[in-house]
Order: sequence, then structure tokens, then C-alpha cells
Amino acid sequence: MAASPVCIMGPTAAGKTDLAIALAAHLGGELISVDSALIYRGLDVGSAKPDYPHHLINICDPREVYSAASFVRDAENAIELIGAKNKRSILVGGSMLYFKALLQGIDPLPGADQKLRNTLTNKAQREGWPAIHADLARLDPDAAERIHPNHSQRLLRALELNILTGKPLAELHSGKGAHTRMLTAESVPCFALTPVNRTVLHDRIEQRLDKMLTCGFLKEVEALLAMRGMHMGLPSLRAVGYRQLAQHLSGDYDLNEARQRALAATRQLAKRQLTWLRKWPGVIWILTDSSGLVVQHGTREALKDCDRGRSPVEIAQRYL
RNA sequence: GGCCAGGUAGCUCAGUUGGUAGAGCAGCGGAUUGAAAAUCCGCGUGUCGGUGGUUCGAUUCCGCCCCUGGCCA
Repeated sequence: MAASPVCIMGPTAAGKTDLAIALAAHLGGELISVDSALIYRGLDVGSAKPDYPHHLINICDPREVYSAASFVRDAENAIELIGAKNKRSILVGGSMLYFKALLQGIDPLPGADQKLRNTLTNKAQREGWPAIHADLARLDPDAAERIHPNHSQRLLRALELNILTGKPLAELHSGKGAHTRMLTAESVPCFALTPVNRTVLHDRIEQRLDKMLTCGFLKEVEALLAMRGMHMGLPSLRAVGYRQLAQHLSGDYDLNEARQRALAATRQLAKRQLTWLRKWPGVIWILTDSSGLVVQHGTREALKDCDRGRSPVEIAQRYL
């Protein structure tokens, strides 16, 4: 039996890919991408897609909708495949809900029903989301109480599940029918790689975006927009950077403004990722300086200040 | 040099018929079960350009000064 998988998490632009590749070389492992944008073909420069082979990269057409549940299925298959080769799986990425679904489990539920969603969305556009909230309050008062009237996405899903199954959300999310998890949170070491402070992170984000722009990011978005059936409601075109450049290309604002908005959206993404990480049970933090070298490492309660200037791989290996 | 319009939160601006001020964006915190790079929630003290004056009280009215933009010389 191969050693347990390892997870490398962290905000966008923290240097996760470099660490993962180095670790794969040292451990003789294979990489599995945990990233909702790298899934898509045609999202390359703007998603900072690595050249190094990863499982779960380029597995979807950009006009398709992927999901956390599909990820769990695909990731478990990949882990099994890698295990069969007696190699170690290294899960790397920033889609924290995907990590959560994989490590903490996800209840087996009906998938998205696009026709039903369209009907409900149309109603919401006519009458507003609070009207949808009122509908849910009638069918599943308990769920309605927990979901904010403006929270379009969760409202839609809760109502969809109620119509499809006739059961309240609490029952569906009880964990009783959860699929047997292949992994458990306790048995998988998780690293959180991130710059010591926000300023350094923000600088890295800016440098990376500018590099993307000189490497043909805009052209890439143009190509996506030219595809038949592509539209702004799709997850691929809602991705950070892609959305803003697409809006620029359709005349909403100039390129400089698109750049500023894309930067802000990326910083906000990084902030949300850190919110997940802060409460992640047992994460081992690897904090780096502006040149990507280690400043501190350890669990939240016991951050150690030693090993300054070492590379993140070196530190990560010590915990394995 | 003269005239006009401005100088209010990190940015763009609103406002106070005189009782020391508020939106959007940014930023920060949080939530997160088939769209998650998504979606949603919460957080606003800032010498109201400077300085004198009028006033019980000035960011608001008046004078002077500084800065920015426009027009005229």
C-alpha cells in the first residue's frame, strides 16, 4: 500500500505549483490538480496552467459545467490509479470546496437540473430573490431560515433539491447516505503555502497578471468568446480575470480598468481562500517571503521561526 | 496676471438652508454540500486644502493664501 496522499493548499499566486512539482520529484509522486479552472481546456495563460503533468487538467470543454461532486469522483479515481502504481498522490490547488468535499465527504444528491434552474431564475428576475426565499420558506422553513434571502445560488439549489426530492435540506445533508470516503481528513497531511503578509501576496498577484497579459491572455479570452454557445453565465467565463477581460472585449470598459478589476477580483479570491485555510483542521502553514523562501512554518498554534531562507519543499518533506 | 469651476474616506463623488458627514468601488473579517476563480453576509473618525474672521457653534458664510482643471490675456 502506497503512502497516504498529501495536500498542498494556499491562496492563488502563492507558489503552490512549484512546491508540488518539487515534491513530486522528491517523493516520486504524481500530481492531482484541485482547481475548478484548470479543469477547462482553453483556459491556459489566464489560469496559470502548469506544463508539468497533472491529473484533472483539461478534462472539460469550457462550455461545460463541472462540480465538486464530479471532482470527488474524478479525484478518487486518480488516487486509486496512482496508488495502483505504488506512487504517492499529491493533491494541489486552491479550490477549497473541492478539498472539503474530498476529505470530509459529500452527500449523494441529485445533480443540477438546468431546466428547473432556468424556470426558477426567470421567476427570480421578475420577482426578486426574496420571492424565491418565500417559496422555500413554505416548503422547507428550516432551510429558509439558514439561507439569506439574497443568496441566489444557495436558494436556487435548496429549492431545486426540495422540488426534486421532496425532502428538507437538513435531511439531505445529514451525512447518513454519504458515500464511503476514500480519504479522511485526519490521515492526510495538509500544507498551506502562503506569503507571510498580504502586501507580498498582492505584489505577486499583480506581477503574475501582468505577465499573463504580455503572454496573450487577452487573445485567449477572445478565442473563448468566439466559440459557439459560449456565454458569460458559464463558470469558465466567470473565472477571475476571464470575466473582466471578456467584459472589456464586449465594450464595458477599457483594458486598464479590466486589469484593475481583475487584480481586485484576484485579491478577493485569495482572501476567501485564506478564510478556508484559517479554520482548516491541522493545516501545516508554510509562510514565505517575497522571494518565495520560508520565513516560518508549523501549525497555527505553534508557528516556528527557524529555517528562514530554506525552500518550501525542504520544509514540507520534514513533515512527511 | 485676470475670470470661472473644483479641492470631503485609499479612489470616484454626494451632502450639510451653520449644530463636526455618507454612497459606490477598493480594503478587512466571515459564510461555504453538484456554478466555488462561484455566490452571499458584515465592517465607514475622515485635521471636510491651509489660515484668519463673523458666530454660542464653521466642513458649510466672508477674507486671504496654497493646489488642480478650464477659459481669457
